[in-house]
Amino acid sequence: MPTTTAAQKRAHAKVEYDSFLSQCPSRQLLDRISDKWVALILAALGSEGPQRYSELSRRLAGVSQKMLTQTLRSLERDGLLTRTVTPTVPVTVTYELTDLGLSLQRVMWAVKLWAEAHMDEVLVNRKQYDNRL
Amino acid sequence: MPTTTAAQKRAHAKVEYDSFLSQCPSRQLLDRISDKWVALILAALGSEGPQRYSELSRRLAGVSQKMLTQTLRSLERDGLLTRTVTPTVPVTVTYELTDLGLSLQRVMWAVKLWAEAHMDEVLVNRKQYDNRL
DNA sequence: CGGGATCCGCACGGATACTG
DNA sequence: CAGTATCCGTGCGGATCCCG
Repeated sequence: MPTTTAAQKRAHAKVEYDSFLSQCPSRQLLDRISDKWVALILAALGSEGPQRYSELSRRLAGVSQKMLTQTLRSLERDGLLTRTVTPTVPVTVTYELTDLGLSLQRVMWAVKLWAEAHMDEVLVNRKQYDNRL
Repeated sequence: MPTTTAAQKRAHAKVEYDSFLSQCPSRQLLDRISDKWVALILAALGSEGPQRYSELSRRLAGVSQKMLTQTLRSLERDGLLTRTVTPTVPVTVTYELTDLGLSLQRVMWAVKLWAEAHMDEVLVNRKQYDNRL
């Protein structure tokens, strides 16, 4: 970076205007679960138990391996899942939810249930809104 | 690569590898709540009742008016909140959660509680993970 | 006051190639 | 098999100006 410009200003602005919100735990948690693959990984591991890398990549069809690896790493870092390497040949890697990860998965499950119960209602609302333009 | 490029290939790929997941209601709902301002607006309107545009923009300090307006519009479109214009001078606009919006807010509240209960545990896990590099 | 319209940077995520 | 490294397009979101 040659000339220190926008990044600094934003970083500076953030601490002044966002001070009380950035301290809020719900804010930090949002950044975690708002990643669209997080909820999917949680759901996959929560409903089907421990799984290997290749199983997950097949289950979450459409995810690039970059995103899958990146998301798994951050979840491991947060202690929501464990990564176990078995030195077979070729190597076998298994991912499994921790107790902490399981507790979050249960909360997210309620959100999933809400979606299944109300999503069609939302869809109807959208059509109505779009038609009265 | 001048002719027929990436957008097409991706659009094509999407329908074949993502077919069953895109049908899943939880997937569509994710796109809604994964917007970081959605949860904040829900929380603000849920805990403090109906509020004006300027009140919301102050409460969610740091949000640009573009994002605030855009998010409010999409929530109104989905029937999660109502937008009421009172022809005073200058004009007064009030936003209020619908019953549907309230029901989602209650589910999101559980997520917020989880965050407040476990976020420090997550923070400890992160430090441990970072230290053993 | 409560927006709409426009311009634009950059960071997020996809695609590809290579490795132990 | 389970990644790492790299390049690169684009779309999200911030900044700015203007309007009823």
